[in-house]
Amino acid sequence: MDERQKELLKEIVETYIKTIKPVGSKGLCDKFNLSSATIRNEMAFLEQLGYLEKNHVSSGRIPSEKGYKYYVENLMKPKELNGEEMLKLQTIFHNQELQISDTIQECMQIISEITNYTSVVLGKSSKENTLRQVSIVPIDNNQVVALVCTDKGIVENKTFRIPDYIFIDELVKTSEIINKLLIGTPIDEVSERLELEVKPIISKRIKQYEAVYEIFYDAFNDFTKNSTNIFFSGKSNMLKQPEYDNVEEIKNIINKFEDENLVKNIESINDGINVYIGDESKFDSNVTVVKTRYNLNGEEGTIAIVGPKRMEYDKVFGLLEFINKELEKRKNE
Amino acid sequence: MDERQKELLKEIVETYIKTIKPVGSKGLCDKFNLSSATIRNEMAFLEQLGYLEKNHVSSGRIPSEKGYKYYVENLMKPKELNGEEMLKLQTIFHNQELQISDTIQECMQIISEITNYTSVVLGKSSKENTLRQVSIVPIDNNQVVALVCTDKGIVENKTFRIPDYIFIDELVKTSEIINKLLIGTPIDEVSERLELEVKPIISKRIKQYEAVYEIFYDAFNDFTKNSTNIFFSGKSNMLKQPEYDNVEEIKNIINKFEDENLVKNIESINDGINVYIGDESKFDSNVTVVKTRYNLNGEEGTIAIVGPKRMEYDKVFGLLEFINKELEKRKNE
DNA sequence: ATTAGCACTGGTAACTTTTTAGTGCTAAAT
DNA sequence: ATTTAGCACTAAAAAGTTACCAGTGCTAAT
Repeated sequence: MDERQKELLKEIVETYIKTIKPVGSKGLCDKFNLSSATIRNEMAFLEQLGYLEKNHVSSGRIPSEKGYKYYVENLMKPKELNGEEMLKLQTIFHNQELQISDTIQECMQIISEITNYTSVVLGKSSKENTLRQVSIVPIDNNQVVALVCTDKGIVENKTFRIPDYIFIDELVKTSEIINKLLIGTPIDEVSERLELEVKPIISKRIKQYEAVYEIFYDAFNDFTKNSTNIFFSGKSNMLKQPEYDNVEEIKNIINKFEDENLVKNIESINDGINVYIGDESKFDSNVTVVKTRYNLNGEEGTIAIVGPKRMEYDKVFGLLEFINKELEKRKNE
Repeated sequence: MDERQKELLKEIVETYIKTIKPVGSKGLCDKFNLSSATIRNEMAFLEQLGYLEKNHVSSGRIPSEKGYKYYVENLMKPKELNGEEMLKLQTIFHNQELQISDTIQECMQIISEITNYTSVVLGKSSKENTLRQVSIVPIDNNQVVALVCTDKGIVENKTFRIPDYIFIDELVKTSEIINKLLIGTPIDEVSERLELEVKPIISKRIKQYEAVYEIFYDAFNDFTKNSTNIFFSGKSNMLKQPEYDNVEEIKNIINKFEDENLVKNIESINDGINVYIGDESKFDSNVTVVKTRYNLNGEEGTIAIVGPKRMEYDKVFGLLEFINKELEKRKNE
């Protein structure tokens, strides 16, 4: 591919992104000061290389997945946010008052507003969380709340009605034993070690140890179950995209959004910004997912932007780069 | 309306529910041993009364909202669940091990499975909740968890990073004061009384009382904000309904489902089963909402089934009646 | 290497025709 | 007094026409 061909590919991708109409040779004449015939020749060449596609013999060209990929990797230049957008994000990130989860949540909302795509956060993956503390808070004679906290600052509570034959101080005692033995254990290994290490000990000291054990077991189990938090913002932005103009597509994408496993699958541990275009996105062939990891005061997760394959990549990349930079700044504050 | 006309109306409503096609006179001849002409006459009469409608001059009849209503109130007979369905529900309701919220959640899932409609629960309305206890659980020097519990057994937690100049025992002391003064206060009045009654007291005893006050204020505020829990099950069942075969309708109903205020609006305090057909449902003219209150060990809420106006009312009513009965049973256990 | 010219193509939109499933009404039959 | 057969009529849906448009690829000339 020579320089002119690259320019042409870039132009085609970008006009297609804007117009959503197959790009014909005529429209490009002016821009390149060439006749439509020449452009047609070049287009045919780019098609041979697999960067462009045609819907049918006599239609204009649209970028193929390979074409989008080449564009993102080699031709696109991330676009800076405008001042207003920057300001909005900055005030959120540097507001130390906000709880972390709120910061992320508000950030998501802004992302979906300024991109007009859907944003998803996946946070609190339990795998990297270790136990910091478990507490028993009595409410009345029949109820206690079990609090589980992790080193990353996640807290979950679960209420239990306790039968008469269990005494609250037995629960408290057990929680102290757990705290002594298991602090620092990865949260998804806690149940196992609870059985192997804690159960033998409490069996000697506590009468109804089976029932007590069950309560803690349930509390931790609950924690692992709810471990990946999914939060969407701007779900319906997806439906506003003109590619979703027919019933089947809409139903399809909605079902995909509801499919937790599919959504969780977005999570990545790679650093930097990753793009998954079309089929790679696992959602559907019209969708692109762009994502990046975040780590905000120890709470880690993935931010993803889900939009049409025909996405404004420059804007999205500019946005995510900006967010990454702000997060980095905050780390050093 | 004589007996025959009622029978006819019933038949028309039920076949329309099954087929979704305007019902013509011919198809009913066999059932009634009458000629199509006679049936046409009767239909014209029912139309005059407002129970039936026509799409255009020469189409079959469809039930009007008034028609559906008359059907539900006078003609329909709730249909018993089959054994399998009953069993599924019973095992959930009588499993005392399950936490209340899990019971409801599983119940929802079964409802949407056996009806093929969407189910919604609205629970934990803060209005009827009063404060039972607030606790401060320290995590480390910079973080505490504030736990708020209500008399109905709802617990929420919120983590705070606390600045160096606040000491944890000041927070604990304040929580004790709150517990002394405000237990039994309706949860949405707590913030107010916090300012009027608690703030003056702590201002004398605690140095950084403003910051401490803020922390508790935020904790209660959070509680009220999250007070009505909305939980959907089988959202996409709605899209499977053949009335949602065009883009506009689909987008519309999806947006309605996302509109919290609209959904919260379902909540009712009436006893028994209520039906809101078509426009009454506030969702859209094709939708019916059938709902009932539940009270499970003190946790109250509303269960609603959202489906097309052309809903299998007999099945839905049978189902909700069964659930009500089971809930009543459980109360007396 | 570029371009003008031309035959060709598949999709779209608009219009027409045909078919279909129903209606209401009248007059005759029960 | 009901019920029914028969017929003219209707709106919508389906199928068929036609014309047009926005493109293409290829060839021959520049």
